[in-house]
Amino acid sequence: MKNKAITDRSVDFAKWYTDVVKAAKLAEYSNVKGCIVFEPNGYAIWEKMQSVLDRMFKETGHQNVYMPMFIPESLLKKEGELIEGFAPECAWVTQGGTGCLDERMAVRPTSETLFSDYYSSKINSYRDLPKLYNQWCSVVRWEKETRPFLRTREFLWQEGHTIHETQKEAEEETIRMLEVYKKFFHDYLAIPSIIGRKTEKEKFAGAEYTYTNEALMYNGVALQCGTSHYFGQKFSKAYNIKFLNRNNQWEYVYQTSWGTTTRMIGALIMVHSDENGLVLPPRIAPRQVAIVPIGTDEEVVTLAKSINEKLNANNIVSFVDLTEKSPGFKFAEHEVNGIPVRIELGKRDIESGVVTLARRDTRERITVDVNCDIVKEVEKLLEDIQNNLYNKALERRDSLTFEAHNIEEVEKIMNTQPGFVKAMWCGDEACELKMKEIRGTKSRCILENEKAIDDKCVVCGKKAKHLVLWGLQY
RNA sequence: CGGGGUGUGGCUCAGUUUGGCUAGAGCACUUGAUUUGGGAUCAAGGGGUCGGGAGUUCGAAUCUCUUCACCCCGACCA
Repeated sequence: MKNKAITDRSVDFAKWYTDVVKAAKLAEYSNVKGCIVFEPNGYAIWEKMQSVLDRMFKETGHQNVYMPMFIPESLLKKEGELIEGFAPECAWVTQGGTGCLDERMAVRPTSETLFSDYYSSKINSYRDLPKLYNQWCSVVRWEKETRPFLRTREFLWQEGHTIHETQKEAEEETIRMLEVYKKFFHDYLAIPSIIGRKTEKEKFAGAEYTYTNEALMYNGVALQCGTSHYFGQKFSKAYNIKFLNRNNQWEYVYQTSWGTTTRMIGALIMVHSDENGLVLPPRIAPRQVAIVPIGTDEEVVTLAKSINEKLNANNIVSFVDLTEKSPGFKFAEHEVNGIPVRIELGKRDIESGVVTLARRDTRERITVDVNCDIVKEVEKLLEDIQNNLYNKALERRDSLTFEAHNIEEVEKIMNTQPGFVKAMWCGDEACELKMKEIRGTKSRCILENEKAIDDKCVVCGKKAKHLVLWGLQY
């Protein structure tokens, strides 16, 4: 049976994307311009992401806090580069109740300023350091064009803000959290992302430097999914975060921040999903197994429930679908929703002593003996699906990663089948801008740990400084 | 911010060019029956100030003006 109106992704990728969002009931457009409603299926993915990341943050010593959502203009302005970067997309509150405010307040676009202001009053001694805080919240950036999960005016995210006694410690923190993101992408989202440093032009407003986690979507466009910034003492000087160091001298703290957003849901769609709807890696799927009894015979339903209990008892999230829909409808629905494994169970199976398992990624069915260790079989299948999705994504990424030695080669790649392009760069912003003229090709990151592929810049031919990963961007 | 497009039951749309009976269809929904191995069938039923405002007219979903919203493609950003 044909799926309901999901566009072919090779024909119109953007349309396909929104079709999947709708078909899988992840989000709905709201009547608030540029904002979406997270529907249960979409929000559940975010909750799962939160729970995994939150655990990883706690394991690396972080604690959660919550800051105000409003930032008085004067506070926001203390550090010059940040306000310059964010002012064009701030939403401002100018009224409270019936009266005008003396000073307008921004709805937070990011919370460096609030954390810095707070820290400045709390830190006295090196003994107070480090402070390793994170907050889960939403932020607002007044975007003009929006797409569900990828760009909305309000989005959910996590922002870590830490302060340290030494530069070394802060720099280590920057890398540590970058690697947490990378690990999360590899182990849970089954996305082989690439990490590296942003160029001066692309770094976060106000940062000394920015590291990024970059993923390649199925259509060859790059998506930035998580950044980690080292601020040095820029904010601590602007916001006066001082401590008495071990030599009894005043010193400014060294600071980091790092964040990732609900955009990751968009990445999951654009990396793994297909014309049959959403595909979710089992380790991030809010519901891993759907059990579909066929018919309403007591024997069938009882067996379905007992399998469900066994799975749940072994930390597999499963459920029995007893809704009054036809089996075919349920098959299609759980498929479009991306549930990794479906168990089909009818009289026919019981008579022949088997249970049918269907996997979402390949849409294959296998039958197992009704007396087998069903928990083990399902665990194995889930593991298989997780690995298969990662390997497929890796293969796709590698097949769309190219090397270029001159600008003509870059043009050719970006104009035929875009992807990641590895090419040398002299470090000059003019050359970066030149690349942007090719369908908006941007530097994704500097690949610090890879060998040079050439000794001259891909654009100007002068001596090259860095190997850079380039790509089109969402 | 430029360019293009769309607003009609919950959803997708027809009807607008050429104003005219009581505004339609499919899907969805409700009830009942029969069904159930890839989006079931039959029957009955509910649901609309045609995005908002102003105007032209005997008469407006349809024409004019105005406004709002959303979508797609570019420039800027997670």
